Amino acid sequence: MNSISNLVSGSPGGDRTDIPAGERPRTLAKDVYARLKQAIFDFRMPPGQRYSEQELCGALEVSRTPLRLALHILAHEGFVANVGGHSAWMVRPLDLAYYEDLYDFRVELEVLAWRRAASHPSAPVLGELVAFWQAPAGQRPLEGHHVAEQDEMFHRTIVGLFGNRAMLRSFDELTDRIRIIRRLDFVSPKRIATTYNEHAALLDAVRDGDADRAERLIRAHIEASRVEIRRLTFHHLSLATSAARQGFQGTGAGS
Amino acid sequence: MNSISNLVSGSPGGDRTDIPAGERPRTLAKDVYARLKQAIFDFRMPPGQRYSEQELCGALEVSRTPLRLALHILAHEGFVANVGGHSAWMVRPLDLAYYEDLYDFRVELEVLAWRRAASHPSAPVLGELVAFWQAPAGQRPLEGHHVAEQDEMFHRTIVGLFGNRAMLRSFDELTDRIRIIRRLDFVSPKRIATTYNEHAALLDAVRDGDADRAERLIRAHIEASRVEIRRLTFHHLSLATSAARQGFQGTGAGS
DNA sequence: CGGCTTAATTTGGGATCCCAATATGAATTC
DNA sequence: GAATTCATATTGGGATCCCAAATTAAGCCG
Repeated sequence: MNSISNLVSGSPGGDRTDIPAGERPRTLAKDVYARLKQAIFDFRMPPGQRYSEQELCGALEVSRTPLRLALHILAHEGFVANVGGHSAWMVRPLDLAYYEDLYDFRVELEVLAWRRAASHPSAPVLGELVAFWQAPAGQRPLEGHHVAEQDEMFHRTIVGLFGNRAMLRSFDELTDRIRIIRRLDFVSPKRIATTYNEHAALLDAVRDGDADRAERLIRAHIEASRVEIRRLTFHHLSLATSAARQGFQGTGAGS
Repeated sequence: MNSISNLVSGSPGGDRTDIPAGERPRTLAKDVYARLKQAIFDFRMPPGQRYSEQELCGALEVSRTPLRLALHILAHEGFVANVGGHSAWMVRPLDLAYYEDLYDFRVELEVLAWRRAASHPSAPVLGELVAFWQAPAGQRPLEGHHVAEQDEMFHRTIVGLFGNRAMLRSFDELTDRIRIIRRLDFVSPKRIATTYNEHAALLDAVRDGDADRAERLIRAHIEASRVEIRRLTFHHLSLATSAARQGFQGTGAGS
């Protein structure tokens, strides 16, 4: 039992459901790709830690072929890297300066989308967003993971509706990269409540067609998130890296 | 001898790894990736045409392992796709509407970068750009491919200097996707001359610190390119697709 | 002759094997 | 004791093989 033994979380046994008519190419490689990515985002594969293909095969219970496919795509995207020639794979250590860049970019992308949203005359599809984020305080879901998911959806929806496909694709990549630290933002109830309020205000600005106000709000909103993250990250970062350094084996009996 | 026999061309070595320290282990898979991408951009693999892994192996003179690696990355990026379950690989047919989106996005990205550039006080690195694009009319290189390359470099440099790494990465992807049709823009001497003039004007605006003028110019510049492309593409598109439909075998003796 | 079933072939996903390059650690030397 | 050398284990890249699914072509029946 080692540090990555919990990577097997993926498929819970009987996934032999023969698809009747649904288009589901479901390859092992894609599965592995998704699971690895998830493991990275969940800090179950701490940055900096090294993994050989063999041990990853063992942990994920797949052969090398699909694993390598996933690994190479992940590497191409910059999430992992095999440093030297024949060393091993490692999760790219998260570079705080780079996250500043990501947030800067995100601000500009969203400003664009929100300005367009506010300039748009009708926006019927916003109804669902309004329903969720402007719900009475008593009916608001407060569970961290759920809110985080809805938050991602919220921002993505705007970019998708008022940007275009190219912008959305770029935004999705951006979100992917940020996700690993963004999740740390939805832990305290205070932050969650703030998120509800800020989202509600944004929707109001859009409804009023006030692009300038929308821009101001989205800038402030993302900035608040960024500041929060900046603080949390240092905490989590030290935890994760120190845990990785110790091999993460303090949970049970050693080998 | 079939339509893709000319894929064996050497690698032009254009791999841009963004952030990391330049490690270059030169794997076959990366080579194949670059060569396939190049072949796609050069219309040597017409969109819509189907290719089996086997024939690609033959054409590229590699085994399936590195080929599949490259193919899957290309697929992940959306350049190719294997439609049905076990059909074959095909180059994604270029969707004109999507290119409109790409250009829209590009405009916004560049506007951002150029505005920042104009707002920036000093910009010593612009010297090289000035030297090339504001050179006396007699000393301007006019060869299409070369100008296209320099043009790409021109826009990329600005984004790289005045944007940030995240923006640059996104811009690079954007450029990748646009390249296939953008190349068609640098064929007529008139367009090339126009490009020189517009680039020169942009650099002037930046030197004068006039962000508004820079924005107006870059918008017009990209729009002109877009319009030109829009026209050319229809021409080339019909050529490419009809050629692909006929198997592209009119060059020599039939089978 | 046209629509349907079925057999043969092709295709891509995955598993296994081999190998050169590299890292690791023990033995050796100064 | 510290640096160096060298043998060994490990690692990832690539090649080959197998297989289920899917396409295609042939065959059949109405």
